[in-house]
Amino acid sequence: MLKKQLIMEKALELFSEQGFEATSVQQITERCGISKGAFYLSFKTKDELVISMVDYYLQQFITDVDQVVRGTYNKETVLVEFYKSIFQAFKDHSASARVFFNEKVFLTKKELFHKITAYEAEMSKSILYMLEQLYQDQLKEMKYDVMYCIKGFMKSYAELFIFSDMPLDLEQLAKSLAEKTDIIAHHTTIPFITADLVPFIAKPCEEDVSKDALLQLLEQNINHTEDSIEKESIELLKQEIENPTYGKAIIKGLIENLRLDPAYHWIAYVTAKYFNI
Amino acid sequence: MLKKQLIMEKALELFSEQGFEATSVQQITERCGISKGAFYLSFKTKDELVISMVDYYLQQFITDVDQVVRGTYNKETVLVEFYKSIFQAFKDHSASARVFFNEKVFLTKKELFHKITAYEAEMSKSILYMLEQLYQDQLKEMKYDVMYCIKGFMKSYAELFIFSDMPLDLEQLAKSLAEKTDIIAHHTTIPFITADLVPFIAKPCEEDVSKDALLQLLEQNINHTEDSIEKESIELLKQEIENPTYGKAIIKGLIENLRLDPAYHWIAYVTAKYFNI
DNA sequence: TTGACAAATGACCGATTAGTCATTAGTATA
DNA sequence: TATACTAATGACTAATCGGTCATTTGTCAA
Repeated sequence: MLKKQLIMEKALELFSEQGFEATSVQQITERCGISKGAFYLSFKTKDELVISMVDYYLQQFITDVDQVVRGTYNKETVLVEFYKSIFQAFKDHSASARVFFNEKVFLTKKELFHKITAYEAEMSKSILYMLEQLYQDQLKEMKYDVMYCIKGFMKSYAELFIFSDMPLDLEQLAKSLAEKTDIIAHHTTIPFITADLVPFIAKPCEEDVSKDALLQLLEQNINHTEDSIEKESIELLKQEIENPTYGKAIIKGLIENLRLDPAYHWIAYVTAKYFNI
Repeated sequence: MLKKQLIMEKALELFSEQGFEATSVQQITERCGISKGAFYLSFKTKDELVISMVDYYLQQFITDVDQVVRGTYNKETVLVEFYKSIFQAFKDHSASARVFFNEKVFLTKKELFHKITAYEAEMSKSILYMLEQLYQDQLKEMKYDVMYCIKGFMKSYAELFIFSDMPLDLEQLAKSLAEKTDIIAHHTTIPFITADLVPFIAKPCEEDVSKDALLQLLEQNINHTEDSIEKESIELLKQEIENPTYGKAIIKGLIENLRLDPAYHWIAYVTAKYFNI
């Protein structure tokens, strides 16, 4: 488990320096200080490595954002907090941002394309949720346009973090973009992305979390878990899925146990979706 | 010269399908119906091909936008026309957009990184020029932020053209984004990209067109040119640079001769810059 | 110390790569 | 037709790739 992480981190460095195709397995193992054979004990192929990396690096990004969006109840500050968390992440993980937001070689590999598209869709959902909470019925059909503007702001300003390391005032940036978002939300009159267009652009079909997929995810993580509270929480949640017993409060509590540790953010996120919490 | 174009076009197809590193010279020559040796008669290396492609495809994009920006005197419509030309280009050349705006492997090759950065800077200049004409002193230090928003809109909505081929109402999109831009320009109060930040983000130093570089560019093109009017225009402009004789009107006329043919857009653009026209 | 097992190694394999070059085909001039 | 020249070919090379596997190393309990 630790070996996998080591490989993923060193691989990320190399990918962000040279690109995916231009980086050989040999180079990765050299930087890790391990043999080529050892690499293939952790990952079956080079492609499997990159798929794991997408999960490893994007899951945290998605869940962090979602947590801010759903955890900030103050309408005055939620937009600012949203942008702050986004750009803080870009700042802290500029290498992975360089790799996954720019190197779209990945888009030519179908499995990865769907994976990345799915994560992007999750991000879109979080943003839409935020907009719905913030503006409720004021926006109506305009909310998809506002979402696209927000994504555009992210992409445009993220460059500042990805391609240079100058010190930037995150607070000021977040305030500036929050204001711009609010202005657009209030004054826009000409929509482009209308409701009838939405089904076409939200490519990955809106799928709910399937019971089997979730059970499998939990099962996997029980084996890798040693911490007692987390392990117990996962086991209880697993039982709850197979045989519903407890009320919402207990379930939410168990999920919150997991949310405390970044390593379990993704499980918490997916499980909460399953239980509609 | 025609062979070069053939190779660049087929290579673009393959790059947009598979990515740059994943495409072999062999595959390119097979799709062209030529031998491997013939490829190396046109380009010294695979890298030289991609450098030529960046010039070939981005020059036209940049000059098209600049022409719209500087050629539309109606303040009411310039923003709409700007967006229309941008997205029309994305629509017509979605393959090259996929390659050059997404596959940033190129960013790991230093020469290409500087080239692409330089073209992006040209685009920024055109946008800033448009904003200065439109809002003059109203914007002041806010203009850089508005430029970043425009670029964000472009990046965000371009996806619709790059990753799908559904029919989209360009007119409606342009109107929608023009309104958003105008709203931001009028209501924003919190800037982020302040004047003192600008020197740091505009990485490539603001360089004027150098006399020698321009002479070399013209020289190169004389050899590849057969059309009489264009060839004569280029030769006269070359003489004019070395030995100024004519007035602005004649110079502008000669440049306009070149602008009529897309193949000479870039020369026209650069020469106009040199003569401050 | 021994034996059993897992972890780790790196020489090795077939496939593929970018790039070369002796050879051939095609064309224009004399 | 003979000559001279360029355009085009594709077999070839040396290097590198992802991936394998017989072997070695390390770590336990007995």
